[in-house]
Amino acid sequence: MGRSPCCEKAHTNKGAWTKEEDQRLIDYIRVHGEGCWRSLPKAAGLLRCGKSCRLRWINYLRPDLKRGNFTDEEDELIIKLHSLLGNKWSLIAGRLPGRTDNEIKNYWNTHIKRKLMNQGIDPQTHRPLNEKTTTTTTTTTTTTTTTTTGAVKPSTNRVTQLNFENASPQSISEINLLKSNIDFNYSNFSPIKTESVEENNCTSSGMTTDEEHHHRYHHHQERESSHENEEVNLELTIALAPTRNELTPRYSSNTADSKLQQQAPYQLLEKIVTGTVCTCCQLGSQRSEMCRNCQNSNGFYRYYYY
DNA sequence: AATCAACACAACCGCACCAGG
DNA sequence: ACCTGGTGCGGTTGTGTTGAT
Repeated sequence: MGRSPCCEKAHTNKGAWTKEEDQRLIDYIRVHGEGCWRSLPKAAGLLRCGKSCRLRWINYLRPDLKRGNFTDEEDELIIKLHSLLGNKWSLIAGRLPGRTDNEIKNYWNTHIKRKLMNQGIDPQTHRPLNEKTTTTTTTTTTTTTTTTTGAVKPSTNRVTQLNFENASPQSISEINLLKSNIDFNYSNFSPIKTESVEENNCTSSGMTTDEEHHHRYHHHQERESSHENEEVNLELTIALAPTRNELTPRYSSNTADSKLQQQAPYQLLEKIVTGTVCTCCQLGSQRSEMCRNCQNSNGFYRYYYY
């Protein structure tokens, strides 16, 4: 038995949104908050599919959206994040406040891809276009595979393949920080329903912006608590998963980690991509100290970024 | 001025994931 | 364990705009 369609297609508008439709959607969300997209069109008096409403809001009408061209810093950040995450546009968008996944995806396809090609770089693998055979290391939270194909397809594989070389031990915790940082930002910038919306069956949350931020932070912490003694699986597989102890100080105190946390994202990434990590640490067998086997730079992999 | 191609971006579609029953 | 509904994500398509001829 197939699933029911998300909306009654025969009675829904398609194509470009009119100003009136936009205004209806804005007015409705202003009063009732986000969420319950399926029932929203009817409630708001819109002849639109719920998904369409959600997309319109997230990609175009949301008040916190940044308008205008991408800056050079944003360009760089997108390229770096893409080299780490592949086509995980929502994760990338999570690192660029005010930008949407759709916007970044379009920007990538129309600008950055061409720019990289012109520089002789394969936009999918971030390697030189004429490079033929390479060695890559693939890691997941459960399995580890080494391939010699060099064929990296981050958009279809649920694995991000990375090469590292000359990694310093402190980079490991920085990489972990990046992972958790991305997760944190992802939860922050994703359209999360507020509890009150859920509890009140899609009525207004009545929260101020500050309350909402606090709520989201709290929500995030609750999520972390629920993952106690678990590895955090972000599907990033950049390095070993952080432990609870490594995650906790991120939001408090003046620890080195929390200072790192406050750095501009591209600065953090700059440190990471030029940093180093040994293979066994990368695979999760060691923690913040370099293992003996790797103290001579044997078995290091280079992470390419140009 | 008209036509066409290339480009930019908004919107759609199908699938996957997750929570709840 | 399975089903269903709601939601989010990534790939693709459609359409308006701009530039070249």
